[in-house]
Amino acid sequence: MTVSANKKKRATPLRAQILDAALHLYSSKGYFNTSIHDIQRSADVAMGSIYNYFAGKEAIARALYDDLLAQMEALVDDVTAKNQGSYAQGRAMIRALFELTEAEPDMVRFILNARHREFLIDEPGICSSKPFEKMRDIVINGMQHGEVRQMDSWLAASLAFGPALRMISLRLDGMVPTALPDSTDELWDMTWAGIKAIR
Amino acid sequence: MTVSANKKKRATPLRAQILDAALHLYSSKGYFNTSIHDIQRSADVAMGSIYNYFAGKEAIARALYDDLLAQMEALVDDVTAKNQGSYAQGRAMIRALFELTEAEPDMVRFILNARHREFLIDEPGICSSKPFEKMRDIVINGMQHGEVRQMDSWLAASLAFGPALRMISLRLDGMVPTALPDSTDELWDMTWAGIKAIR
DNA sequence: GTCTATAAATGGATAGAC
DNA sequence: GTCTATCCATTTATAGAC
Repeated sequence: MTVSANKKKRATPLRAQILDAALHLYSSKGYFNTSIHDIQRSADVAMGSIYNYFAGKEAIARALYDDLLAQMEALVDDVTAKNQGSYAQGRAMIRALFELTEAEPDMVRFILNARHREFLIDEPGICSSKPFEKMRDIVINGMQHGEVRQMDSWLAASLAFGPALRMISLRLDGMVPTALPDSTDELWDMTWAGIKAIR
Repeated sequence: MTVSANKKKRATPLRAQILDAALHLYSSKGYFNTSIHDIQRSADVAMGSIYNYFAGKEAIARALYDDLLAQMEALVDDVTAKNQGSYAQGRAMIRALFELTEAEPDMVRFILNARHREFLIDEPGICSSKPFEKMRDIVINGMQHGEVRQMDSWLAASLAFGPALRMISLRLDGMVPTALPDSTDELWDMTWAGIKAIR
């Protein structure tokens, strides 16, 4: 057990410090209203350290984007593994997103509510990202198994997750005063009533 | 009929020219990636003219915002006047929004898909704007008349319009290849199945 | 690796001629 | 009212000491 074995553990607290500060600032004021100097001050590090860990302002945003999207994908994978069928998976997915919104509003704001294409050059758009594809797959599977009515997959995904995503947006904007997770079942049952296969 | 009677008609073509160019640039590249110089070039007017009609870059965005929101409000009023009941009004509303998305994508992008609070200082957020309130009223009225199931009004609005708004977003991002209006009835019938009162 | 001080560039806004 | 040329502040990024 050498000293270098600890390298990964302590690694770079500064890097995480910078990312934390950047996420909070980007989420609250927006990417363009946040100067690299704001991040520097908020993270309580020096200018030089920022450029030691990141190529620049955009690179910080990209690192956040990749990191948070990976976390989100892990969440989707967890939900689909632990639940069977579209109905259960969809509900669990929405509950997880609602809980994440309450626990980590900055993260959800950055992932769901930001216009990444404005600051991450040639980013294909978040809807074609892995976690979003996998959410769509939940509904597509439901169609293949006869659980969900046959329709265009984009339409199906919009019907299934549009209401929940809208609630998250409204909650983050301060319009909805109550915690989201409480309304999961009510929302999902009504959503499901619209898309379930008629038999 | 004096010459000054024509003042309103001709008025200021430059002003409209500037607004048009700004809307297109703001919608395609985003507000912050658009310099006042970009607008000047694109509108083919001089710097001085811009500052003759507007106080600055933000004022242009605010003028657009107010103008487009008023148009949108007129649209909502028209739909509610010409249709009776939540079911018909909701469907007509969504069809109108879908048609608007195809006809004026820049407008819809600017109104629905931009984060105004990042560049319009102390703007209360678009969800508390008149047209959005009136859309919510459509559903609230439905609840009062027993057409729509009783629930929180934000939840009801999200269930009613969340799927449609999501489809618009996906369409504007180039994910949905087909024109939206075609899927109006299919979308609305499934949406309605979820929120209609059980009797 | 971390810091401060500074360079280089961008872009919003203005001055003043016509 | 419209134009060009210019100013000035902000901000990204770097140089070089420690």
